[in-house]
Amino acid sequence: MQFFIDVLLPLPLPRAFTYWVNETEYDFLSPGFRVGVPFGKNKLYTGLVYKKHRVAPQAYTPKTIEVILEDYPIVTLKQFQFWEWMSDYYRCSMGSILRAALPSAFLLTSETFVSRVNEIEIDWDELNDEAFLVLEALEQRDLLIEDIQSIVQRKTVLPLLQILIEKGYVQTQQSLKEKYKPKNHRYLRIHTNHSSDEALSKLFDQLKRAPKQSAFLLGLYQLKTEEEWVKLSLLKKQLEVTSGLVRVLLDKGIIEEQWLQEDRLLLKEINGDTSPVLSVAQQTALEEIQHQWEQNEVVLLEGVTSSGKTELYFSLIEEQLKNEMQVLFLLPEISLTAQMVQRLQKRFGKQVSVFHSKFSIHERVEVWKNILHTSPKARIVIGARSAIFLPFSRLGLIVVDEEHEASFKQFDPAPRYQSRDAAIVLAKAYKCKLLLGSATPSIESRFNVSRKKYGHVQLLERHGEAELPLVQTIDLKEAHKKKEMKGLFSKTLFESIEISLSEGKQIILFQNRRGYAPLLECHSCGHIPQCTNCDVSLTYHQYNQQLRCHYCGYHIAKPIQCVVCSGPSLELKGTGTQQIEEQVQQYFPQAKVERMDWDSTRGKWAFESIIERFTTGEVKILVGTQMVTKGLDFKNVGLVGVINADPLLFFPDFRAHERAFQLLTQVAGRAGRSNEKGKVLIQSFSPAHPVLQQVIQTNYEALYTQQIHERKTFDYPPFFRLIRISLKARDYQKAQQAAQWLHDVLAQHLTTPILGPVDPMVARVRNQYIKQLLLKYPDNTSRKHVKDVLSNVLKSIEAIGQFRSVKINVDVDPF
DNA sequence: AGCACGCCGACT
DNA sequence: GTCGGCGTGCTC
Repeated sequence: MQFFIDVLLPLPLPRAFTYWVNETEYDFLSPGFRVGVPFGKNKLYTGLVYKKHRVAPQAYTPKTIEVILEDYPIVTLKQFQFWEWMSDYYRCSMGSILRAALPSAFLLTSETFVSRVNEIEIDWDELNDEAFLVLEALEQRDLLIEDIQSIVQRKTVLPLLQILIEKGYVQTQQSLKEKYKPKNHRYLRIHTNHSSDEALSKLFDQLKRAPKQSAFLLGLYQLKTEEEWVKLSLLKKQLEVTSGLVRVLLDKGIIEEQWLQEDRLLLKEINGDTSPVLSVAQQTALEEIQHQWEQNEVVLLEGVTSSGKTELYFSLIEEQLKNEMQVLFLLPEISLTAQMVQRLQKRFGKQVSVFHSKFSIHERVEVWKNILHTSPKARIVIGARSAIFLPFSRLGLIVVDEEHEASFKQFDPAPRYQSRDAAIVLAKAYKCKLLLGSATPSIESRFNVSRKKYGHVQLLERHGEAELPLVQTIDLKEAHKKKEMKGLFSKTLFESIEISLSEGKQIILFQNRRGYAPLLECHSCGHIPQCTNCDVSLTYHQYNQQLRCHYCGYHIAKPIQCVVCSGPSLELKGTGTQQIEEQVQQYFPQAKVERMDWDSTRGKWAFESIIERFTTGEVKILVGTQMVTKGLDFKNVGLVGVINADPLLFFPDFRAHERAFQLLTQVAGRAGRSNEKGKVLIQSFSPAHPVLQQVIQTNYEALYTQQIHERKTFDYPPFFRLIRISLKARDYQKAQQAAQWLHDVLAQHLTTPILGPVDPMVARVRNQYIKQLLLKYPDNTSRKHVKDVLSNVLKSIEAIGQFRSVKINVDVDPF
């Protein structure tokens, strides 16, 4: 009898691979088990059992599996079903989903070890220098391929290795290195013999003449929780602890120790934060949400900034916890929303698990396992888009906060999915409730409300005394004409900054960097240095005096003279955050300024520390990109300045106006959050732009009505759906021809419009030319049909030899 | 995705 | 001559 399993590998390959297993393994395994399998010439991969069956393959002899990694499946059937939906809807391989879904510590590939075969005597004289060096190093320890590469200082070492293997001097082994090891911590407590108050005071009496010991004991007593065990590392932070001291107390039987496997999750133990009393408006909204859920799985909560959406979320979460259900809380870019994480942890303590990429691979595995085993430590999971892949079993509620945010969409690599939309599918599968929250809902979501697909609850009052800020536009054209500009600041903005500073208020200056990074331009010939691999200008980075490409990382030192005309004067052009920061320092030297953008928040805690310095008031002026708009709750911001709103308004994308409104509204919301009215100044060359007017009036409905009208007129979502196809090739002609071929063949099979081929904004990246097509099809035509036609056409282009070097990817709902 | 294999131009 | 670049095909 023969037994087989199909294994899903974390590679972008279209199907699973079949392996041989014995009967015992077959009986033991089921879909979702993690296995190590040989794949290709000499590599081991970690994969998942996808199916088991008895059908022997005809065309090849399967290999046998190498190892079973756990004695339980780490992925559930529900997850597989969800992934299958995703694979079909977004036209991506299951393998790429697997790669995105599992924490990387689960997906190890093999490392090739080279070791010395001791039985064989080496004839040292016949060896060349390289072989000599390698064998000499092998006397010390086993080597990895990369070690050998660095020893011989050459990339190609396999021929050399081949010779050594043939001679029998060395052998290679593959091993899957399990990087994940649960970490054990040492815990101490006062020995149970002394746990009564009486015994304890006696103990302190005894130790009167040992001050260090009694101090230690006192610390231990004060730090203990209900379980009485205190982590040694915690003790060490609080008091002076030597291992000798611990040893002595252990020997005396005064304390006892234990090694516990504990989560590395950094939990602040602030418990008992009482449920805040909801305002009347909040209470009404809460009941309304519950009511709407009776008819719709999805409810959109539209709540203006500071209306207290968060308290509503918390009440709903609390209810789920009572039923011992799991809750998924999705946020855009979790690192930017540390405050929300903190609030959740403060309220729900140890029941909260955070899942996100800045955490170590170990932490992510622990969260995964906790959720899988429905551990009480992972009742509430807070995470960014990829958290939808976690192994929930009792999912009762999904909250998608700031549902309009673009970062819920994954662009590259595959799977190119919209996490918010996928969460809706997930909610259906688990028959659980879903709440979308936003102050400025996406046009799609709001449209689904009007189509009665979603419930709708509004919270339009600011909570407490918080007042809406006063928003004004400033006409840059006029300011320039009147020569009232000081650097990038109009007179009005400049004076407002001065006033705010004199009142002791803080200021946020916002600049969307997109397309506006600082460039180095030659004064005489106008030349701007370009990237050699991509069709973009290099941007100037002040801190290391470099010109850098944002697409491929290519960089050069800042040239002293123009590379084209040798002209000596190079001028900095464009407005990046760094330049604003500089000008602020120049004009307001007395105020401490800090910059918050992607560059200044690289490190794990950089973001938090900037926030910290701003919250404490140490920093007076914060200059930043989108980042400053995210879920930060500053109390003392009197003024928000938008340096130039135009790049937002005139960005060539059908979503530009929607985005501009959302972003500006959010930035404006940073002003005057507690009891004083804040001020928002938006500089623009077109202050009469309808979107700016809508922002000033906080008129979301006006924006929605206008956008819906435009979308309908120009066949855009939500009336039409989009699929973007990108073609990449080293040869420009190839890319163009393939794109044209694809266009023509698609046009034969589809009646819906196909736009392109066009060059994207950056038409060459890493020396690859890019062409794009855009499929548009009405929401009511069969999506499946369009996608199936597309899949078939893509299959046929694969068969054309001359286009084989063209890489094609598909982005469904590219947004 | 890797990676081997094979073909080609460019140097010690 | 060999090294390294790149196109092509394959992985159970």
